[in-house]
Amino acid sequence: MSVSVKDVAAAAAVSVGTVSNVLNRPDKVAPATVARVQAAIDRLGFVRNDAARQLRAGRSRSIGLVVLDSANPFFAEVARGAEERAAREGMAVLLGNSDQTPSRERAYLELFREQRVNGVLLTPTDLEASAVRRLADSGIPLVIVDGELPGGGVPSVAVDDVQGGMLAVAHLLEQGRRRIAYIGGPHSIRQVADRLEGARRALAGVPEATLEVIELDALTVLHGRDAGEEIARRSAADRPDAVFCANDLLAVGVLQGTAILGEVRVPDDLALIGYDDIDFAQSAVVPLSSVRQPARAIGAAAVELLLEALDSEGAAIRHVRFQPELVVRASTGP
Amino acid sequence: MSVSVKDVAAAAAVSVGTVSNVLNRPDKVAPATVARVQAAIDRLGFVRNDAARQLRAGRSRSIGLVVLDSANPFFAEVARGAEERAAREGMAVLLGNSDQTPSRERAYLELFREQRVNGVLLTPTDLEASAVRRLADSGIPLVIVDGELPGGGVPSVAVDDVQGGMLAVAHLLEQGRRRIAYIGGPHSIRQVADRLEGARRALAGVPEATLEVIELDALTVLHGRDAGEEIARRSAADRPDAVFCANDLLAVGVLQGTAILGEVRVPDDLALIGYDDIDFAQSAVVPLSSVRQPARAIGAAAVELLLEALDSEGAAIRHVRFQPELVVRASTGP
DNA sequence: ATCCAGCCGTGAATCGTTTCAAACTGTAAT
DNA sequence: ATTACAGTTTGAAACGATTCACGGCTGGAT
Repeated sequence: MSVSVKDVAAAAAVSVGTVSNVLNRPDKVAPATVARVQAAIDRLGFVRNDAARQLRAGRSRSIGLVVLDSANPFFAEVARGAEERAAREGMAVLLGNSDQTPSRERAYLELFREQRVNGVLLTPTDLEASAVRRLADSGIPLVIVDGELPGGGVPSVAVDDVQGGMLAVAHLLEQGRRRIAYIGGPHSIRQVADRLEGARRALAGVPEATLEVIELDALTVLHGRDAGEEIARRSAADRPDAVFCANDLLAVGVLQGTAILGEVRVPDDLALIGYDDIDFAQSAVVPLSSVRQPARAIGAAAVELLLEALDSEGAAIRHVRFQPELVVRASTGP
Repeated sequence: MSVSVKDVAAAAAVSVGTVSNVLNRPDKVAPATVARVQAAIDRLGFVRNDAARQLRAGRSRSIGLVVLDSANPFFAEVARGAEERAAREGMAVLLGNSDQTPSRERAYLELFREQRVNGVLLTPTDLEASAVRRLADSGIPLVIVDGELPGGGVPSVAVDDVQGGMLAVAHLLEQGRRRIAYIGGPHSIRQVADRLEGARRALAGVPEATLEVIELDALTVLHGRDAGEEIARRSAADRPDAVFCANDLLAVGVLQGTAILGEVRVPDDLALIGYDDIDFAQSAVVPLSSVRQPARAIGAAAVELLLEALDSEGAAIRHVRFQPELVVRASTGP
């Protein structure tokens, strides 16, 4: 059915070993032979069978990536960064979406092991889970994306979420806001918890400022909208004068929720800042202030660390940590 | 290094053939033996090597999917639908992003052939391209997603974009709008051209209505914003009273563009309708009317067709065609 | 002449799983 | 006792690319 090296070898009147050499080390073969084999390859339409190559080589040319939520543009960007970096290495990225569900995460990791992927990039549903630890110990190279495994020993790419939270709230305070609300959740997600911690620290220096924490079940536009409506319905006295959302989807939702009632204006009555700086943030009708994370660079760096781990078996474990960046737009404008 | 069936066989004191049967046809093996082998598998931590299985079976457990733009939420949903359907079959989806570039598309298709994927789901950058035809003839099952290959012979999943265009513009006409603008581009993209054709047909029955066609280079929020600003700057007399955008990203952009100048109000001065009904459409500050495409169902159906093609080699070629659905929200409200 | 070193090319062994004809078991029918 | 038969299990062949020890050849040095 399919054309194999054997067919090519016969057509070019050489041995299979030579065909393989043409494919993998053309410099070891006489130019005339290379040409002849190449011609046969083209003529027969030969395509290398990766399964066989993998079987012999013991590993594949692909990388597994499991993200928390593929519908979130932030993770879409991370995936893109990883994909681009991997492509330069001739590798493909297999994308899995755990939807924050440990069982789905486990299913993907199992699949990736069967596929003998070169390594796995993981945004864990739960950093404490022993499953992650076990995976790390199981011999298949692992890089933690957007987090760091307590206890170390596993390379990771992270952004300083505490710092990001500080930036956001410090900015709100600078704008003269004093009654801050933090909307996010669930707090079991490390990113959510860290950003809150950052908010607390920023507030530490301003005694008269207050922080209200509103915990939601998920970080979606709809959840944000509900929260926004609730805030808009309050009396002016009970209402915060600034809201820091754990991500931009929430912030967009809050924007809508407050707009529906038409009473509360952003930014005059309520300053609003999100997190991630997704493409849509600048496109919102009130352009959204946000804390930018270099999503694409994160993905690329994760692949980079994986490549390092592959090259130098068990060498130094690197941790890359990016700094978040405040992006000020109209939603917190003066 | 890695545990193989041979190791398991030795540990369970059976032959490798029996281990394989336990893995693939447990019913053909005596229950006691199954238990013993299973125990050995668990104890040794055996993980099936997919490369070897593939090599023997001649095909893999994965499906390739190449989309035009993974940053577009519509395609993200399609991918998700495909992924979910494939997962039920124990298959994985390899996602490639062509970014509307034929060369990137080609690179992914080549990769997928090397990986001996079970089949390819493709949103072609160019339906006319002979490369697509060649792929279809090369023995690897192909399903066209969101399109149909002229000349037939390839299963496909499509949505009737002409019908969608008609729905959108007919709705605008019903609202009493007469000076319609269509914003989209490039027209070489089939979807863009078909939606325009639909718009023209809807207008055919209303002689006094006019259609202005504004062609852009890409379907992004930023392109839409520029177009929106341009429209907002016109005098009321030169301005359309309704805009139909080739997708929701554009429509969101137009919404912003017009809002910036503050002169033109949606929907009073300008009715606005988009296409795709992405999640954000209902979340826009002026909730966006749109034409819904069942993105997830499209992805699932594509996998379905692929499975059929795999089961019944060369049986009837099916074409699934979904009907688009008008979703009316405030942006075209009375 | 003889030897050596480089270069090329060879082909059998190998990876781990699946498949399948054949062998083996125990039971039932003759 | 013999045969039939279904239910199990076996073990070797096969999938296709890669690897590597080895042999043939050429040309230059001795």
